[in-house]
Amino acid sequence: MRVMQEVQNQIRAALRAAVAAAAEAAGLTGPGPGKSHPEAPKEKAHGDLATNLALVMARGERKPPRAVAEAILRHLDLGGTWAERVEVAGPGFLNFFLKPGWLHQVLVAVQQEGENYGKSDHGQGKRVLLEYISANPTGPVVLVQARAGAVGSTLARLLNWAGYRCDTEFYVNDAGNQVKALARAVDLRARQLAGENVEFTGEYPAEYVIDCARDLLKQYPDFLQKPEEERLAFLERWAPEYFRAGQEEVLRRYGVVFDNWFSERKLRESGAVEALIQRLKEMGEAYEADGAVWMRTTKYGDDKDRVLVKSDGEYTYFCADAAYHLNKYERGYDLLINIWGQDHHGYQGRMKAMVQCLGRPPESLELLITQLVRLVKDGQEYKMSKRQGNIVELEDLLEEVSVDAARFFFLMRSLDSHMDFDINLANLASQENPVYYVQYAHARICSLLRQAEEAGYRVPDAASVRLEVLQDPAELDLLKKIAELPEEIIHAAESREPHRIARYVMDVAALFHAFYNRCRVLGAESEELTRARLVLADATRVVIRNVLGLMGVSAPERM
RNA sequence: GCGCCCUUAGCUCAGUGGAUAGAGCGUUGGCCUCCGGAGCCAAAGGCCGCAGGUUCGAAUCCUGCAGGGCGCACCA
Repeated sequence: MRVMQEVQNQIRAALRAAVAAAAEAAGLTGPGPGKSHPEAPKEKAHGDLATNLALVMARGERKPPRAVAEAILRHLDLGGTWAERVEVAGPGFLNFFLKPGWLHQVLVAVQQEGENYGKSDHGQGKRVLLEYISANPTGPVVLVQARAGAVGSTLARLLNWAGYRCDTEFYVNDAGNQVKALARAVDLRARQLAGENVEFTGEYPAEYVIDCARDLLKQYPDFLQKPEEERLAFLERWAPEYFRAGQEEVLRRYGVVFDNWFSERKLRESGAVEALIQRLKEMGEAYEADGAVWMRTTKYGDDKDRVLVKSDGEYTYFCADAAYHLNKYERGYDLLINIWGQDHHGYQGRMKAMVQCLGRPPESLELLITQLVRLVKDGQEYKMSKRQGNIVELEDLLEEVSVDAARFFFLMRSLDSHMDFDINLANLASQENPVYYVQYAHARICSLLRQAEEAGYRVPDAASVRLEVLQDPAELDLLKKIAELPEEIIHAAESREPHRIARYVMDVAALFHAFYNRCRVLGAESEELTRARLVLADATRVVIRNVLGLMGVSAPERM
């Protein structure tokens, strides 16, 4: 049950009726409550809900906003709503003050729904495929992909909680030239390790290729006995899988698990790429020129047409990607979301054009761009010198900070901010670290509930408690925040902004700590107050646990 | 040269058309006979990069400029 929404809907309905009535009596013609949702104002003096309806209507009515507000107010019937009174304020806002008690029913809802509190059917089961990370299987998972991992896995959960059916996928580029180059590099390193005097060609200079070759020889001691052609053919399969498996492993430790790993090689082998090219030619969306096959992406706003098949007969990456995205659509997804690093943002135009060449609307593909991450330690940019090439791996990050801290920190920032990741702050387990601040609130509640149990209390059935005794401002503020969770999740999912949920749970923790400091639970002024506060504390526990669960951060019962 | 992102408190960042611009860190001052002080309360600190424009109203939308990041392949 979305208590908040129910209250809003009541008031919207009352407003709609009032505008209609005012239209007859006072000559208002306006559209009524369309865009102007009643929202909780920042300032408490402005009521529990406020709408700018009159300000929005004023222009069309050619009347001062306050006059419009007065006209609506005269015809407003609040019967059957939670609103107690309403006033016109400021430039023409309508501020609603709700009956105490509307908030209390949220505690019943939280208790009933428990670990499901916050879910809704808002998305109506629309099918979404979220593709993220999709690191090349030629190396480890790096820092910016760690950011995408935290954001992607949380966004997927948010979408599912908001009533979408969202699957996640990792696209593995285990075909094409880079795989051949990788195979050559691994083979060369293996020969070097075996003592052969071969000169390094410069392909894939990173140390992890040497590690890979070492593991290869360990697993296949006779490897170098085979002829080169056979070795390379083998490595073109083995090496990408080696790295892919490594990526899967570290990502699992990091709390990122995919519904599906999609192989480009298998896609090519299925003939889907060839079929796509044929189809595009027949549709007139592709043509041959200069010995190559081109997609007519300029037709849909791209700067230039893009090559699908190079003059040497090889498919481009873009070509396989087109076949891949067509495949996504054919699997029945209504909406495709891809999270990319900023270094790929230049591909947005051609991707948008591509889906249109495939006959799909451009808005059926959403591209989210994460900005880059800078690691900062002791106030300076931190470069891990462990490896050649100065790449920072997810693995390295997890040696510096916990999974909880890493995920929480990435999730605090909006996707498009260029973020500094402060290792010192993330590691502060004993100071004002946002991760611990929230986790501490959870552990504190669990501790409270344990002590309550020892004192002979169990968390009572919310419906059997006089919740109206919760009247302290600290209690009401906390209740209000708890009531907002379902809307907050919908908002975060719809705007693709998981960071909202991190901010939200920090607010919940702060309000709980304030409440806890101000109001005694065990040994309150009355028995029924203790019982009501136990319900409130337990509801807070559920909310924090649910949100941290969405974020992939643990909610410890003791710290 | 073209395109995308960013510019808000000392630092790291929220806030995308509303009322007095927020949080964390840092700084300063208070709060434990009592449910976890990993906490709470309070204070100081801002021409929201600059200049125009739209609007009853702009940090938010539009235009221009400046600074920073990242891209502009028959690479992946």
